[in-house]
Amino acid sequence: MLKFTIEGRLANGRGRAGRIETAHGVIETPAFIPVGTKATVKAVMPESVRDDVGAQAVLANTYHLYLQPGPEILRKAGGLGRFMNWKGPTFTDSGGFQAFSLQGGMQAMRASKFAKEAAGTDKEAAEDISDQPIAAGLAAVDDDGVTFKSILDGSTHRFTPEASIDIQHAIGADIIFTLDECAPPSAIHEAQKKAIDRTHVWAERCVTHHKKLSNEERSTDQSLFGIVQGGRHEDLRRESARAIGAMDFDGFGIGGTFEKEDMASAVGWVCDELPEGKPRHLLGIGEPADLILGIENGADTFDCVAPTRLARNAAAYTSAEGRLNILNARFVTDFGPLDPHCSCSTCKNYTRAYLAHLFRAKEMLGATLLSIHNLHFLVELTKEARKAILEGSFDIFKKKVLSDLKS
RNA sequence: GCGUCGGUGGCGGAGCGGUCAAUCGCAUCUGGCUGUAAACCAGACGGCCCAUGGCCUACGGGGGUUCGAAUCCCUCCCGACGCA
Repeated sequence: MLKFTIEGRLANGRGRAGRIETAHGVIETPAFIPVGTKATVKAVMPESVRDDVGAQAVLANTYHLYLQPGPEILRKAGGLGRFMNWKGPTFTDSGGFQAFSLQGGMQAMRASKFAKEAAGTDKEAAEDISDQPIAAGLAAVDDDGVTFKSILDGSTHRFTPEASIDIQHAIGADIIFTLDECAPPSAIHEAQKKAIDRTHVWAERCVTHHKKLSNEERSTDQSLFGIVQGGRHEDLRRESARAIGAMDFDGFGIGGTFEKEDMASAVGWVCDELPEGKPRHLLGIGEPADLILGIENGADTFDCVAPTRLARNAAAYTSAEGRLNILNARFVTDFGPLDPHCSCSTCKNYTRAYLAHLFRAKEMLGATLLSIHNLHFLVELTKEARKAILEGSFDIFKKKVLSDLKS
């Protein structure tokens, strides 16, 4: 079981700096945790994730590893960390998010965003849109769990809360999450209420099952985090945080998919309600500005696919020029570093022109170099935030970072 | 020199009398990606305009047939192959 110590706090009573001690090492928080869905941070060597990126932990996915290579392989390998040669702490997400995304949730989210923009300020039209049922895709949720279709071969699989915990024990990450139901951000109050009720029942079942397995295995190495849901509704967010906060968890996940403007407030409400002495992981967030807002509102750790996905798609974060698309024509002859203020190995050793060439030539090194940079960028940002919290200069830090990011 | 096949937008390559400013792929340009069905997806891609429409210039060059030609005919130029 992990140990969490708070080392510094923000004046707002929410944000903090701390340390999470796991069986496989320490995570100094706030911290950005790179995503390695299928036991690999895409395009980056684990050694590089540690040495070039400076990451303290990685997060993999239960659904994806369950389908391939299967939990027994992970167990036989000696667990996720051994399997992928990652020597530090590891996390696994429960598969709850896939119940959402494989239903077509992400598409529905985008579609509703579009429709809402089209509807403009017409509130009724917007409500109508958010009330539309999501077309069933590769997953379906019921009171007892989630039925998935494999994205690999179409075969049908079932995740109950217990099954998710079973698999996560086989995978063996230091920090594991409860199976939750993630509703789209546009979901109306009633739908979000249903989702949190279900999530709470499942959370309790996960706690029970996790304890049972831990006893059987006579191991307390794995820590279970309960996930808070509730969308953008303050009453539901607080209700969910109180319910989950009262259960016997080692830490908490803050779930949901957020509209840009909802995230910070939702995190704030949740962190007000959660017990203070346990770590909080903000699932799936975020981009540079979101990390700052998440930290300010009380989240300790973060994971997000954006830095690696963006990198593979030729986009790079920069400290003073916003997000760059390295495929833009102007970079072909730009022999400067990607980000002159960045200390990562990509920025120290390679030019924009070279990166542009790699992407144009479809050479995979391009994805690797940009992934290292983007991950380093976010990891470094959280490290600086930690330093600022400990030094009492977070407000100045925040102001500077947000204004630099905008330009 | 004779014969055959061919010359289409940056490239490859469809179309073979009207619905063609011309399918498609590549390249190019620009967007978008937040617990990874994503090394992906989307849009633009002859020029101009009083722009859910209109006008010009275009399918090797020139000429013709036709109400109408990238599509048919003649001729020239160029290419590949075959025979001399």
